[in-house]
Amino acid sequence: MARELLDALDQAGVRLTGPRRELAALIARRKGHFTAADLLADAEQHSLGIGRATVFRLLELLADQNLVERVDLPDGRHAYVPCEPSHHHHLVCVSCGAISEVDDCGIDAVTAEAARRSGFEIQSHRLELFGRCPRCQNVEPRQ
Amino acid sequence: MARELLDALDQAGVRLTGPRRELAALIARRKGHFTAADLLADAEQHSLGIGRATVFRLLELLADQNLVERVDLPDGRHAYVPCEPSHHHHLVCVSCGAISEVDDCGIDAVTAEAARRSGFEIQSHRLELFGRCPRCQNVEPRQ
DNA sequence: CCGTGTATTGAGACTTAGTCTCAATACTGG
DNA sequence: CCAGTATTGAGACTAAGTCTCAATACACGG
Repeated sequence: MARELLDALDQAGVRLTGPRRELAALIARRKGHFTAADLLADAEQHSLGIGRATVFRLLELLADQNLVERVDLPDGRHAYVPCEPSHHHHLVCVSCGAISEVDDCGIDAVTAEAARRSGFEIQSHRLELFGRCPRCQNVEPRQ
Repeated sequence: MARELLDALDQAGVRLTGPRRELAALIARRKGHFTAADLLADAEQHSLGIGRATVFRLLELLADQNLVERVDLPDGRHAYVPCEPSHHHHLVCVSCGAISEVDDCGIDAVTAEAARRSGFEIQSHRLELFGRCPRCQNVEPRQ
């Protein structure tokens, strides 16, 4: 998984540096979403001596490559999710932070309808679904 | 329009103070979305002597009442949109910032399908559509 | 395999967004 | 009109993110 990130970076024509390899490994071993601060904390915990700027720079690179997507949590925080480069949406578990990807399943019809009604020329959209994953439902059913 | 905001605040059982009236008026005369910083700048321009904390506190109140909704712009900034308290979504014009509201038009089917596929129990969702409003399309067609 | 040019780096200053505290003020119900 | 309490502004504080710059380290050509 870290491999994929690095391959894609290589493809994008940027240098494969030490810090980038290390951060890619940290991202790869994360489950679910994480914030820039999480990643920074990981790096510090492993005493990698990676600067804050470098973390933000890599996340921006990965986001440009669609290898990571920005998600806005309901509480307003920004998080990142490693994901497939194709267009899709995310289901975020509000209990444990797990992420599940869903593909379009009909949203295009919704945007087309909205465009028709409003006269807007729609360029992009963002759909985020929040709820509880199957695992968390079992742990603490219907709460 | 400022009236509606103030009535709703009254309804919510909070005091109708000077700063709240003034901010409500400023919000009412805004077109489209605005950030907390915009509102703060408005207040300063009119020499209202309203503190930063007060602005954030009012926005939080209005958001609790669903009189204003938080929108996350594509560039990651947070903005607010005055709107109807019922559930709906926003179309944001990326050129001029104009906002248009759209009601559900089929999104529930999409979330139900996503829930079925993933096993998640979906609690809430957020859909934001970005594009160009009819007016901006005329000014600078198909760019 | 080595030197060189350039992308990338870390440190830390800086900016912006938002929260918190606290004493002073001003609503509102009686 | 008064008292009690919600709300206020100021400003310290924290967190998030950006920017600059000199030092470093990749990767390409020889």
